Amino acid sequence: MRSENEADGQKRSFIEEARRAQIIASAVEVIAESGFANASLARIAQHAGISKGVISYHFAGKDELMEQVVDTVYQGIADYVMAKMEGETTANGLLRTHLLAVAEHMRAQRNQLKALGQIFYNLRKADGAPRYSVETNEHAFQALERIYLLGQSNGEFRQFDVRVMAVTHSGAVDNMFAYWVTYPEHDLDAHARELADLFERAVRA
Amino acid sequence: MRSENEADGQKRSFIEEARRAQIIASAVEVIAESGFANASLARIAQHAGISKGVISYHFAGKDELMEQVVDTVYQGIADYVMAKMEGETTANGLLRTHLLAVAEHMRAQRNQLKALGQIFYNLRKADGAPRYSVETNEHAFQALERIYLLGQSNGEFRQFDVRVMAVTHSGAVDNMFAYWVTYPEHDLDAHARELADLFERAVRA
Amino acid sequence: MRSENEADGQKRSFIEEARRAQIIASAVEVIAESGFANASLARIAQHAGISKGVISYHFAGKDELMEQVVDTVYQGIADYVMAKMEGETTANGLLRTHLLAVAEHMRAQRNQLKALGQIFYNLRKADGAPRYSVETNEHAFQALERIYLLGQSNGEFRQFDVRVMAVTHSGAVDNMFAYWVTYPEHDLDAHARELADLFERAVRA
Amino acid sequence: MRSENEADGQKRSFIEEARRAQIIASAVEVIAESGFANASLARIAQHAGISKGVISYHFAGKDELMEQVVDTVYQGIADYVMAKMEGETTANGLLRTHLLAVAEHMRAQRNQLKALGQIFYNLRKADGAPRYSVETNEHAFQALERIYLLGQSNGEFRQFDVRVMAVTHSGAVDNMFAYWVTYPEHDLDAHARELADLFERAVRA
DNA sequence: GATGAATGAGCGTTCATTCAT
DNA sequence: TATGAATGAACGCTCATTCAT
Repeated sequence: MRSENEADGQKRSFIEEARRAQIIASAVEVIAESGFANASLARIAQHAGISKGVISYHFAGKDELMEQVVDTVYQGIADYVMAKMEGETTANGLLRTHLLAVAEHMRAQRNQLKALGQIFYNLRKADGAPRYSVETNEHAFQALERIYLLGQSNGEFRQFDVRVMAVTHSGAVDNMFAYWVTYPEHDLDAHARELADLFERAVRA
Repeated sequence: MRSENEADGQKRSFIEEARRAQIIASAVEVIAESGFANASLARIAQHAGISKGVISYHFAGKDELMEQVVDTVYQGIADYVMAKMEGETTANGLLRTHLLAVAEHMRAQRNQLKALGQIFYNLRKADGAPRYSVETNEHAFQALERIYLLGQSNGEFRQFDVRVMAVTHSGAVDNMFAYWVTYPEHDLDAHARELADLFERAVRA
Repeated sequence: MRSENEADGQKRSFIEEARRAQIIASAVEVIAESGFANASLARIAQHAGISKGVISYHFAGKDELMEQVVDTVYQGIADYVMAKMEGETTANGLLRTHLLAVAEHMRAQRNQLKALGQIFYNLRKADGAPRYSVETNEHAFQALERIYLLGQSNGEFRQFDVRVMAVTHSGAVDNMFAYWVTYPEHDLDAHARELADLFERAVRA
Repeated sequence: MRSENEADGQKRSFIEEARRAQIIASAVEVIAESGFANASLARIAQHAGISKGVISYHFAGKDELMEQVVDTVYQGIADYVMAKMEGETTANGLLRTHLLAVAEHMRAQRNQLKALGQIFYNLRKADGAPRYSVETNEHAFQALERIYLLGQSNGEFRQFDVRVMAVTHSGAVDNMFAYWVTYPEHDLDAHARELADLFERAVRA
């Protein structure tokens, strides 16, 4: 996660941070609503009720803004889910709690996660290569792997490739979200419970 | 699937079809390489070694080209996987064959699948709404559901929500691909076999 | 008026003339319907049910086609009105007959006259200067002037500037047409009779 | 007539208005010089010594710019002619003053009137129908009709169709301008006086 | 004679970015 | 700090024209 300091080490003022947060929030809403390709700085500024130049003033460029959105959203998920998993001791409990907590967070932060996906799939570096990719998930993969390894080492789980399991687990979560976004009446919590059952059976000794 | 006829029922000439195929192939490569947002008609034309106007001549517009790419790639997957599944009778056999066949196809058509994902996530209708979404997968979901329902009815599989299973299965495949694209040395077949084991255990009675 | 020979003196074949006439007729209809700016060769060809290249084959370029349309339409008016004026001897009779005959022709050749106006106001030479202008009317002005001069010399008409009268007369006809095109239920013949009265009073001794 | 406020009620800044006026003036000159079809935004911008994007910045699109040109020119004519007609009481006086004032204005605003005609005859709506047509003149026709009706009611003029007279009067003015544009040495004031005589005789009781 | 394919210039428009105020 | 003005490049698209077949 980015520190709250600027590149030159200067701390940002309170008002500066507020403006940045406002712009990030506006970006989230515009991207979630209209998609990455239609989320021009002009629209983001208009949506925030500010002038276009303000964004350029507070962010080095559009790319930095997008990255800040990603960082902000990621941090929000991590904070929420980590707090929920506190106290769980069994691998199975951690697994189940993770899936349910993620679903809860999705319901509360639908726009944030839609925007996250848009940026994830669209943002490119100057050379055209994707700015984000599966590599970006490495951190998340490892966190999941630790749960699965715990289960394998304490006998809860059978032996399997923990990386494949982590990738699959992660993809299952992403698709649960995508499905719910398209069919909002879909029962997110039931879906999460089904996933917990699914992975519990897939991994148990 | 699109017929090989134009909207007005006129058959396209051989040379016309060849050009369209060439342009579609060029689009696949450019999108796979540089991403949807950087895949301008100018780049696609340049990559194909033709003038920009040729694309406009052969396709009604950029959107039609993109849709043709999607149709072409989808059809390629379906044809390949269907042929492989021919002759399988058990739900478990169908499941396992499906996962392995998809992985084989991925290895052979890497660019096609990268481009497919790019278009899927980025193409928008005039009103800004996504052109494709999870709904587009409905056909694929139902095909998977039929396998799972078969297993449930013949006693191979336990009872579970087949829609959630289909969505998860589909997501697992997508993420297998995404992971392999990022880490090309990743063992795709082993991943597919792990997935087969995973789902086999997750669903068995 | 253009001769029916090509620039190199070769006579055009019958079939060649038929094609040219067909293309000219199609151009008239497309221009009258959609306006000069939207009358691309593609549309004119499509409307005629022929390929775009045919037009380029039969005409040196779009400009020549447009000029042929103008010539054709002008000739049609002249032939019709001249025939009607045959036998009139008084200046006043010529005047009245001219106005009524033009109105009759307008009703019969609405599209031709609409197209004529469109080309007249829009066609430009390579240097951007108008291809047609008031100068093009010189021939028509002089024909009208001869009528007015006849009336002045035989005592029917008072003395006035015959050029101004001819220009005004011509403009009155143009506007009668434009008004009728916009309000098709407008009584064209009554309008022509009013004009005849108007000019009769304006010029009489 | 357009107010000086934007659609959302916000007043435009002084500098904004100055830029808009500059762009409108440049458009008038380019259209008058090169015709509507050759008056691309690129040319208008180049003529004004500004970048192409500036026009898009200050106007919603090319159509809005064209409409602003029309409004501006129309308003100029109306203001000038109205002021001249102030104080005239007889229908004949109003008639004569109108024709002479219009001629004066033409001489001073030649380019504006050329551009007006170009836009009038060429600008099209999205569906291809003309943006302006004789209907647009309805206001002017009615103003002329009021003069003629005044003359008929106070006994100055004979009975005639005031609509035909207004249309003819209007056309006479248009053609006077077109003639003078083509032959700049033509005596515009003499032409206007001839027209005044012409209509005076055409309508008098 | 006629066609469909291809070209390349120019179109209006959008956009991220820069900058004077 | 914040703004509105301006830039210039790139976009998708249309078009008159050329040409091999």
